[in-house]
Amino acid sequence: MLKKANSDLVRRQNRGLVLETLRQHGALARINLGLQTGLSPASITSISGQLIDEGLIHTIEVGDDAALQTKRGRPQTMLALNPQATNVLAIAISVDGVELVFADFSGATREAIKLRLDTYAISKNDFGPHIVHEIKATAKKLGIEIATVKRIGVAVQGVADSITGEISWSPAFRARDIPVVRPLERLLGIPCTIANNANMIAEALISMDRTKYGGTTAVIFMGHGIGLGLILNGTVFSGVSGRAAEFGHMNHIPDGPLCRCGRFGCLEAFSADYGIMRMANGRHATDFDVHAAVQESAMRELEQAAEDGDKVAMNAFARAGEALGFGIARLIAIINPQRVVLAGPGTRAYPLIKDSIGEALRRGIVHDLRKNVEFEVVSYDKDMITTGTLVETLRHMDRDVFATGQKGSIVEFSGRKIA
Amino acid sequence: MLKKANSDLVRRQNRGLVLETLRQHGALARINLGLQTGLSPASITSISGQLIDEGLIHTIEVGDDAALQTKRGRPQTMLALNPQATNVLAIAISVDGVELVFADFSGATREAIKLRLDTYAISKNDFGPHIVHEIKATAKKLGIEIATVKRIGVAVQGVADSITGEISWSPAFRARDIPVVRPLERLLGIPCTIANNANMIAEALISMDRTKYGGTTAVIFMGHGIGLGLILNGTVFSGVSGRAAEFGHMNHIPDGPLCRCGRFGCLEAFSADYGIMRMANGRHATDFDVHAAVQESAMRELEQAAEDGDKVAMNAFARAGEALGFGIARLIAIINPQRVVLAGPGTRAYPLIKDSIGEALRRGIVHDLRKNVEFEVVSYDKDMITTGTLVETLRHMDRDVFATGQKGSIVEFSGRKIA
DNA sequence: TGATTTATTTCGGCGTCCAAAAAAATGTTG
DNA sequence: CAACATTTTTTTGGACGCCGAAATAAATCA
Repeated sequence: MLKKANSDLVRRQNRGLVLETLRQHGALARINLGLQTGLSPASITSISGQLIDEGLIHTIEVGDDAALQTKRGRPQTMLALNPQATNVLAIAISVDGVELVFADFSGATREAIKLRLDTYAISKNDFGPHIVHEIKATAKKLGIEIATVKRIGVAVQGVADSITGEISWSPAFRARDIPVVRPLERLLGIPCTIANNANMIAEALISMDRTKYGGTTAVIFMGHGIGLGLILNGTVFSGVSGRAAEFGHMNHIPDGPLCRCGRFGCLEAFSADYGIMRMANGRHATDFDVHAAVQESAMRELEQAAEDGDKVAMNAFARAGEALGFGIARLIAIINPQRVVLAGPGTRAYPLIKDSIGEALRRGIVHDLRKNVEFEVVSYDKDMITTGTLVETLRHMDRDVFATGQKGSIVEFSGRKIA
Repeated sequence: MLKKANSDLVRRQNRGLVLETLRQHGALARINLGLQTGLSPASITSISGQLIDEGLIHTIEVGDDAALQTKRGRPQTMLALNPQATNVLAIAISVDGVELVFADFSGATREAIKLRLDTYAISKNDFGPHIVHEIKATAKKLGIEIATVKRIGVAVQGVADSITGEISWSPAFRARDIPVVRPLERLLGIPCTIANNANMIAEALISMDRTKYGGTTAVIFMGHGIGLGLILNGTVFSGVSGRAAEFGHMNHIPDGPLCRCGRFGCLEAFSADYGIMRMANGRHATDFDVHAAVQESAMRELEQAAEDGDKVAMNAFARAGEALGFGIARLIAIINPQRVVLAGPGTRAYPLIKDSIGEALRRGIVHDLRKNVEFEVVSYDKDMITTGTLVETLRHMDRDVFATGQKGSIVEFSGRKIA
């Protein structure tokens, strides 16, 4: 259903467009901003004037940029996002710990710090206050005024429910249904959202190359678990509750090996690190602790063994690839993405699983569909998660907060308006 | 990325909104149109005035509508879509034949007719000219001037590629990659689109009850094959090529029974009518013709046998339900819909497969996800496909053709503009 | 008949975009 | 070095669309 449009919508949309364009291209002269956005020079003057007055963007001196200076005519004055317009905070929670990244409005990292925090042991209701304490202490130490942080984005390994703002389940915690958004908003007074880390990797990819990843792309995260971020029509799909994808717990073989989730035959039970390790050790479901974290060193040894021709190790990786291949085949049957991206530390073993993925795809999906899908393995960088979280958080500032041009202190908290 | 907004956008969007509101609610007085759309009475007067001038809507006499007449005050003048603004044509292609439905702009069916056409035998390049011939003959017979038809929507059982406008594969044809959109547009001069029939059922459901189906819903069509229509964020998702879902050919068990598509273990090979029939007959993959159409009478007999307690028949349905249940579980793991709807003639046997679907879901997906999904079986009506096609076609007229208010004869052909 | 009620239209104002003209700032050239 | 050329930015005036308020229209009620 369409929505009512009026001049308010026009202003909001064009202001947002200008901010997003500056975010994507970096500093631009008004004339180029006009060319990029399609808006007339007159409109650009008007809009940028307002944004400058509000302190959201500013003109910057280009020093001795030779390329520009040698032209005749009135010189361009470059506009850029004003870093001081606001600060935001990205929090990434995984089995490796909790990472805080403070960034300014331009997206530049002000400080990034890793907290040592035994999340696994912490109780459900202690996590919120604890992390708030850590944030305050860290901000103080770094000299960042907490009141300048206007939004927080949390990315978590596992299942995050964006409606309740809780971590439904995560390998980083023994507890379940851990409130995150509520305590952060209440104790810090800053709007907060939570999302799955595979989705945040997808956000990072879109921001890196919109033409490549902007259509329909499935981003598969391989590591301690198997995650999925779906980009549909250029936008990360997070379903209704934000708990879109439990791809790792998609069944592969009914009554297959035991999974961490307690059921049998999930994709993860074959293809996550513990599934591979178990298969290599030849152990049965019952006498292998699926909850114990697999050490990276142990995985590296196993990879080396497989590379050296160890048949058992090779078979473990082959089975992992087969399960993943069938999982991808099923995914293709449902949403037919243009592109499938593999990311995460698990891709280190890609050469070992490549062939069995391909074979499973051949068996699992019709050629007509398969041929249109591009595969890609991206070299994984842990920063992708925080980058994606920042991208998402800043886009929200661009579109939904600053684009309105509302003066005053109306701030949105999880959908509720608070003065 | 946002798009430039200007007064043109405002006008288009609000005109479209008025048309869509009249389409959904039927006749409305200006005052109620204002309340529904959120537009002011002044704007409604202005917009409706233009739409009346253009012949897209008209005022209608309410005769002796008692409820309205007994009020004081100036009486309301009801506005409604003008049926004569345009005609459209929906074409539904299935193994049962080809159905043509001519409708006016109000969505009312002017004529519906079923063509007897041996689609299975027809060659790839003969179908287009043939169907055009039939359309012309039928229109002539029905007294419909073909020039008044401004858009054609085609729904097909099988895989339709909306980019190329071809039927990639369909059980109704022996041939593959059958051009449809191109010949219809060229020979009739009318813009045309093609889609999958499960998606069109999804469109029909949305138009019936937007609150119920408008979020994230998976519509599973059961019949000669298994189809899927996905509603994501209130909109039917058709992927990039329109070939979103090949749900029936999602692998269930690697190396399982032979499927029509030539591979082994597809969901369809268990749960489509031929899969059930094969299982009941106890035959192996190799000596059962998967391409032969299963007669409805034979299916009804089998259903009766299962209801009467025949163990073999009951088992065949149970296996069908199990495969379907795992398929749904996998679907839930990927997109986590709020609602799963089963439709199509195959749902006749729902009582026979219900329990095994439930059991498979229990084994195939975590409780946390499963508990949030609502299941529903809709009583299937063949008209749903043409209804959905008309809904989709008319929405396009509302939003993209008439909303612009462009006079003249600019008509859009598959994205290309032709004078 | 006049008061009351409700629906619709008219009018003037406002916000936004935009084309065209003007201004600004610099390079080029005789 | 002054006039001209070129490019960017700003200003101006007009158009379009929405909206609030007032006016008008068309009925019922008393």
